[in-house]
Amino acid sequence: MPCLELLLQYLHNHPCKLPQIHALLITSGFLQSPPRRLIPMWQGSSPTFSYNCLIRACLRRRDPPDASLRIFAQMLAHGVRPNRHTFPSLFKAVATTDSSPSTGRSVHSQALRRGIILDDFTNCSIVDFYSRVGDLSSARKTFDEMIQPDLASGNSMLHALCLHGDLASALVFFESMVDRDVISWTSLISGYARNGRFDEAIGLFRRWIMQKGLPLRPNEAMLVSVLSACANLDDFRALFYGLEIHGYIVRNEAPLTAFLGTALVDMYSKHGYLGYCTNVFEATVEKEVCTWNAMMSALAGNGKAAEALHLFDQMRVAGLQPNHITFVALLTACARQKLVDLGLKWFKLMTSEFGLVPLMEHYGCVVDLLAKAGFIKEAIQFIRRMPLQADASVLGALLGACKVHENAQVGDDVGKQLISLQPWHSGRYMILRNIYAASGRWDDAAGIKNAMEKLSIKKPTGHSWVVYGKYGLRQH
DNA sequence: ACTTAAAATG
Repeated sequence: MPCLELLLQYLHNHPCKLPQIHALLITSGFLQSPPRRLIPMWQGSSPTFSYNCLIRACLRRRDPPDASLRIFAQMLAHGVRPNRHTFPSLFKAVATTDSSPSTGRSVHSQALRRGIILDDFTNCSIVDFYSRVGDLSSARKTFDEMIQPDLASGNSMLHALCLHGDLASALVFFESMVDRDVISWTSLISGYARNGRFDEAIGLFRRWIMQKGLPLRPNEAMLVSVLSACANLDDFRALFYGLEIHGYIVRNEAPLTAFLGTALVDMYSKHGYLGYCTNVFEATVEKEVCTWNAMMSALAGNGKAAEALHLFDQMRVAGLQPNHITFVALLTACARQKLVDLGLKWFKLMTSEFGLVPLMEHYGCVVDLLAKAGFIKEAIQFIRRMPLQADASVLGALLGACKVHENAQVGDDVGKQLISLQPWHSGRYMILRNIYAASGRWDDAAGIKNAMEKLSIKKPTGHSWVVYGKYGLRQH
């Protein structure tokens, strides 16, 4: 029998062995207080430490939260005292939206009762827990009650404000922090990027670079956050920033991880540089599902739908499990190619073979697939029969196809529904107006124009990228 | 020895 420390070290590296080691610890009478100590070598080892390791192993195995909680309950039932190392793991386990906030609250009251609430690590994870279950005010309260919050807790609070979309407060909080590190900056930058404020995200990154003093060391998370902002900002300057970051990675001979590779593929894809996508994809060492997804979307979105379908086959040959996003990319590719039967086949297989329940996006893809190929009636039938109430994205796909196929009758109906759903969306008015104009209904077209003026809805100024490619640059 | 904060694909 090895000494307990070696056994727990082994568990740390091979969390899949949790059931066996858990069983061994139980049968050896070690997981109770006082331990029966049937194994003399384990004399002097701490049951608390063992429980902490077991809980940690549940997390590493990505077991559901109640697995960790069951071990914690066993710990309490056997009179073993949790310590400051116990609670952060528990809060991490319950910090998912699919576990009920009340579970975490009771863990919180356990921590309070045991008086280890003065611990920074524990408080940090409590702030994080409340923010992830959407209870911003409890997160704030926990943070405010800390006597001297450390940097990590400050970062956790900053992240909470960003997650909640309250960027104004996040910025105020950030400026008021006494200490800031690369994680604080990354949190704020990704907060702006996630909330669609790409320009400001890049501006913050520039401000970070311009800082004097400490040598700057962007880490992977920082680069990925900035690349994501660069991908989504429709401006050639964003592409140049993205190129510079790529250059930085290459100069530092940093390996292209799945995170970096995915972010770069997406960035080049959104700016229309498909050739670079392929290069980055090939160079990415450990491709994960999302890397393949990004590359499939890049192909589907840049006129290479057939290649996207081929990549899907290769992905399965490589032994990866497609996820929801894979099927969005796949169905988009089928729609572009007007491969109606193939798309419908995959839509069915998505559930029957891959066990994925379609989301609104997938229904939107199928409506697009049918309507784009001219099957407007079938698309309407499909919308009637789908189990979810069609949202604006689904109806938008139908309206777009009505314009292409000059179906004024359906377009009239769908367009009006969409305008009542999204009265601020200028594009919806424009398409309906074009549909009216194309079918000679000038009075109705003028009516739309008047309605827009009355509601002061502005049409965005048009611009064309047709002649020289998106930025007037030579496409690679 | 066990504990905290940031990141990608729709």
